[in-house]
Amino acid sequence: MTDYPPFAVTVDLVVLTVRADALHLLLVRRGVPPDRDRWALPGGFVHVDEDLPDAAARELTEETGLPEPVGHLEQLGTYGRPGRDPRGRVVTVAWLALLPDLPTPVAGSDAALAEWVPVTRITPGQLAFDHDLIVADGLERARAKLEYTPLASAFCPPEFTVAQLRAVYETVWGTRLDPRNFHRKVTGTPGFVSPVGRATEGERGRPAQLFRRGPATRLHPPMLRPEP
Amino acid sequence: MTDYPPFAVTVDLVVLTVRADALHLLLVRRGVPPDRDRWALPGGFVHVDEDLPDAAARELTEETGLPEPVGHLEQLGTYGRPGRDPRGRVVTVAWLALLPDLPTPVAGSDAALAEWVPVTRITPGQLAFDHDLIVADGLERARAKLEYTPLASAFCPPEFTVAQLRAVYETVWGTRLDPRNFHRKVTGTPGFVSPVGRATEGERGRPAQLFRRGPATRLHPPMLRPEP
DNA sequence: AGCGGTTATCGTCGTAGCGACGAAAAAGGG
DNA sequence: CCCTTTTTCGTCGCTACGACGATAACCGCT
Repeated sequence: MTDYPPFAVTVDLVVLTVRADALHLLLVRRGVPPDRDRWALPGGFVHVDEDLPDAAARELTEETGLPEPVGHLEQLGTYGRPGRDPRGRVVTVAWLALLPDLPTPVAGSDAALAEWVPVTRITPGQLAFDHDLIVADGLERARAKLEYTPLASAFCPPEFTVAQLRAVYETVWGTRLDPRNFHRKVTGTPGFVSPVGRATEGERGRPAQLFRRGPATRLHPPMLRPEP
Repeated sequence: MTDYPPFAVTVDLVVLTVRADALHLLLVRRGVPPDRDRWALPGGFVHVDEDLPDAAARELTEETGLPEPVGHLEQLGTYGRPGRDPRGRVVTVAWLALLPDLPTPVAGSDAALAEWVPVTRITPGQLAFDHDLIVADGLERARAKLEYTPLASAFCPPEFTVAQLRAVYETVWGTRLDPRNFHRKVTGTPGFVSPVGRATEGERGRPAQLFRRGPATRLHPPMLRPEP
């Protein structure tokens, strides 16, 4: 490579989960300058011989302490405005991760405290760098993807009920959905969910059938958000 | 920035247009190694003080010779597999551009010949680097976006008829659509198109009303591809 | 002027899917 | 045994869509 300008390349993660009926975002408190002691997205530099998805998966496991193949991880977008990082020309590839509610204590092994923060408590200008913008894009992507993909199940444990899946939609979209119509839609869309054959026990009310995520990759027809 | 591995960052463009009832992709023949004399996506290195969208727009105007604000340009994804470029560690931010059929002679000012190639004539392994993969992702993105956005009009001149818009869908999707149902759908979806008030003259058959792209940014409900 | 070809536009009919809602089923707690 | 809670199954009306018929408005030709 001749004399082209050198860049640093990082990955940053928008990690979302649903817990206690609220959408939560994983944030770390920066331990080093710049933006020391401010909240930021978990992330880090891409290694020399590392592919981008590998770097994202590595950071995800480092920050969450998970054995990985849970939830969903996809590329969100790349942000490289000059000046977005005072250290120099840093281009970051942002990733969107959707995880089930983890009983695992999310202890940042990365010398920084990792914490779940309700997205409603994030105010503009609160995050380091341009992470506000990245989070906004990630939230919009997540909300849109629930419409035409079965990805809501990425927020659920391996086996879940229709009501749990509905709670995911209601939480991410911030709306209420009719339980009866939702049930009809989910069980009627081919490949959305697959019945396990067992039901819940010991919960309140009538026991609910358990499902796993189905083989479908897209929802036909899509699950549309209520308009007003 | 301390001792983190340096990367080169490029932008590559998947530029699509519809001409002669076929979907065409803009390709350049590489004039320098590596992959000399093979077809590749137009693109180039990001400048030191340049934002990524600016770099993409600059390359687009350089390769097409257009005064720009035509069509549509959006980020597609970022590709950085180690070894994808023999010159070193190059991460490329790919962009998807949808343009109307240009009367402008697309003469690559960039010391390389730029040419419109029908996408049906692109065979796997024909393109340089990992551009096959990028093109495949771009095509899939374009096809999907026609479903739930009014972006098909980006392939059309400022004023167009319903039949021209239908031709875009048929070409990009490779399907046939019923002219009557398509007309009802387009004119019935609020904000999809706005009537100009004039009609075509001198064409064959009954004159058609002219439209501009409407204010809508998403299609509700979406225009679904026929299944089988 | 009349005629046939061509394309655009308007309707009609049957059906699938959805929102709003009623009602039954299946548990637990008093 | 009754009440509450939650799941699950139906019903009704409306919208939107696929499949198609019919009409409107131009062209070129005779």
